[in-house]
Amino acid sequence: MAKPETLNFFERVYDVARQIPYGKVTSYGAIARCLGAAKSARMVGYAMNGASEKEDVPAHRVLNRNGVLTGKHHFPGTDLMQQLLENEGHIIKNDQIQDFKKHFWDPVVVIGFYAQDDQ
DNA sequence: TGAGTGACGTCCT
DNA sequence: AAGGACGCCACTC
Repeated sequence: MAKPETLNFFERVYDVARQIPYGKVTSYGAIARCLGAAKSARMVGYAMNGASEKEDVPAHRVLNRNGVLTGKHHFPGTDLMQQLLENEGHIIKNDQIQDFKKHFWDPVVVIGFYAQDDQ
């Protein structure tokens, strides 16, 4: 096991994403930081790439720090991601969530104080 | 084998 | 404050 944590990283990302409550959204960085890899936010997005196939993982509830639907292009159709979010009661304008911070869901709520800085 | 890319974010200038 | 550079690391060419 050269890098067991790396493998868990994807698993954790999926696990956290699954726990995102209905009508809530979070950011890649929040998840990454929650896992103790604040600088690996990119990997979270990459993990989501494969998660989009998993219905158990609502990747559409994961947005970037600005609350913009950065990965909407990766969803089938054209505005599926936006449609899904709107279906959950979100308001999207110009590919950006309105009141993002208001509907923001912090994964730490479920993980707890497990969050730790990279060191 | 090496270089490039990417659903991001933080740090430095 | 604003913009540029770097880091992360799996995957593709």
